[in-house]
Amino acid sequence: MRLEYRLSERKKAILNAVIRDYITYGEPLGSRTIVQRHGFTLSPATIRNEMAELEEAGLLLQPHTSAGRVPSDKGYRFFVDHLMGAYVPSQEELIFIRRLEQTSRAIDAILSQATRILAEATQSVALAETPRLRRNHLQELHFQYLDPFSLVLSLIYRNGLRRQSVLKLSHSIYDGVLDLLSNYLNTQLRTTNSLDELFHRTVTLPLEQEVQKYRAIVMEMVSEIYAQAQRDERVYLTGTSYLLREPEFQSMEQAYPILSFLDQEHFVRQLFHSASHGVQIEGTHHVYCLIGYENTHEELQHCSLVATPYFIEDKASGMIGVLGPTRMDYSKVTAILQTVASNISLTMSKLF
Amino acid sequence: MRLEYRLSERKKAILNAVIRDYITYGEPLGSRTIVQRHGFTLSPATIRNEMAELEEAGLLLQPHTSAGRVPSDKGYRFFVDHLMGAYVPSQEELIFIRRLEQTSRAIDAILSQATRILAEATQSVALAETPRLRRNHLQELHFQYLDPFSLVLSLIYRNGLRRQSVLKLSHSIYDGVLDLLSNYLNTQLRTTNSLDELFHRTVTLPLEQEVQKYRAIVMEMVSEIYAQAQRDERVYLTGTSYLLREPEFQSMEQAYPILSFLDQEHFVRQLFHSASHGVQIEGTHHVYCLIGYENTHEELQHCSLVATPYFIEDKASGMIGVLGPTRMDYSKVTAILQTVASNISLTMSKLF
DNA sequence: ATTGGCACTCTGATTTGGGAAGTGCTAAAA
DNA sequence: TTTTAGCACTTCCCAAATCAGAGTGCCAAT
Repeated sequence: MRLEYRLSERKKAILNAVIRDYITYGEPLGSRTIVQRHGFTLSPATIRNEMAELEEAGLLLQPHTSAGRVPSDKGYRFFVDHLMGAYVPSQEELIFIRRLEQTSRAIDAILSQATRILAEATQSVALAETPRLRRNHLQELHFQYLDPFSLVLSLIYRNGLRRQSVLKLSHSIYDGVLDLLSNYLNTQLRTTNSLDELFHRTVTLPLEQEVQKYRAIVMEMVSEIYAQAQRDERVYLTGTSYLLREPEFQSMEQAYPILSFLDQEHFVRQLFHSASHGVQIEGTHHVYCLIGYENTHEELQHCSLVATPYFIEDKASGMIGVLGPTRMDYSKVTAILQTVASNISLTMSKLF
Repeated sequence: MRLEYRLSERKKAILNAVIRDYITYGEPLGSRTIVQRHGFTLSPATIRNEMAELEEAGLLLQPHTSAGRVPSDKGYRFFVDHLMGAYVPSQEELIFIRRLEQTSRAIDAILSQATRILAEATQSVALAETPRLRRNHLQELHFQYLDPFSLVLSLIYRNGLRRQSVLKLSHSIYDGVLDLLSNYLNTQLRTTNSLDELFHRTVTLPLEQEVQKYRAIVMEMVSEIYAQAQRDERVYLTGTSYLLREPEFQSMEQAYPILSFLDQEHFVRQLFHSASHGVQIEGTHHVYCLIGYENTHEELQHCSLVATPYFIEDKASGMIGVLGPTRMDYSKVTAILQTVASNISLTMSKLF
């Protein structure tokens, strides 16, 4: 996906100028404006020639014959890969983001607050997923007898994440059997990476001899654990209205498909999945970027996504990201996203 | 809020015709069209005279001098109170709604699924709040010792609702003390209705003699219980994109304020609160309706809300509703909402 | 290699001139 | 007294016409 072009320094400077101005003003850029605003010691005619070549290379576009130039998706890609520098968040922004640490101390509350902060700081749509309870590396299952029909279940993950909950069963279970089953499941875990695998293996493969007679109970336990995890995997999304302020989404034909897409949680999940196949932004710690046509979902052809995982005890646990028009301020968004994500990681790691 | 007018049967018939047609077609109605479509044995001129009077009464509006008539908010109100009959959902609709019962068995999953069904069935925005854990009538707190720093907490509500969770404390606590504090809190509950009251009382009033020395622990327990409840009170909202299909929200000036409003969870909460102060729709079991200007939030001046509580063991526990343009099909929405709500009540009551 | 000059293109805002739809009013009819 | 036909009038909406502005591409001169 990454683009390699041999561009003269001058072409780079011009491309850079066009993209920066377009991001700022949202209007096609003409040769004269470029010269004036960036103090090139060249005439507009020269710029025009250069821009014509940049267009031939597919980095710029002309909305129509007599309009100025606009960056193409490839142009943005080149910009993100080679031209944009690192943005340094202002003191105010840092203070604003840091409000996260002071607030609530539950994973859900942190993510909910984080998306809110992220959306406001970037004036874009912010999205986050809770830790992938079914996919993350699970280390241990721990059960504690409560009454014949209920257990206290503790899930202990490699990244230190722990979930405790009460597990209700329709079969009664005795303390001795519980130990047996607990041992069995934890043995299974040694060759299994995640709840997902444990669940599918239990459902599809025959059980070992020793627990054969408790088949129904094992099934119910695993299914119930899996269902609980699934329920607790949520998506947080906020800031859709910021999208509607952008000039490119003023008409409903443009805005509708996107809002409709975002209204469907499973699409948003897929989005996070595809994000990790995006191109990593240079100089960042796992910040990924998908620009316009790089999005597999057609509805998002005019959007870009910047996303990054947050870490619990240095293990990637879930993702958080920003969705905006392709004409977004990539540099700023990247920096703010990174800051927010590392704040999440920090705050969450403190929980354990 | 309810309107009492002395209207001749003929005026009612005309008003009825105008509103029904406007709901269906979304365009101002002229006298000629009314006569044709509804087979009145009157000339357009007569209809015109009648409509002029209905306009004087504030029930109809004219967008401009030579346009047809459109219902005013008062017109809709009169329609909802006196004219619209009960809608009987079709077999397909009932089957569609009934899918709710088959799916998951956790409160959150039920509400999430219910909003989805409701939004699709009404082609409008659907919203739901989880049971009001802080406000509902709390009957008993039950603690079970787990380890020095954690307890299993059971909240038992009057409506049969039970929440179990693990409560982590920073103070260690011993079994004996736990009994004492548990007794104390449950005694408090006898003169207290809700978690909300319990929390505020604990924070503001001095503690009784007996538990004075455990002040810090009591504080932490109550705060943590309260915080957990707060976190578990969620709002589900889906179907915003349907709103954007309505002709009245084609332009961003119209749509933006509403979407921006809905993006803020606390506003949606307020919305539910104001809903219960709306007018109850005749012939329904607690279905409330707010039309256009009756909404206290300015952003919703062109929207109507129909909302109803769902019941767990016959106790109202939270609300679910539909938001649409004032030009919504009130009769249909009311019927479907009612069906969905009673399905929720049924499904939830089965959980306990 | 760069630039000034110029003809050309396309957009977007504004104006103009009909229909079309629908009203209110008046006077006649029932 | 109520209803209706007739007619003048209002307003919107659409399409066509016009025009200024912005920007281009290309050519010939520097």
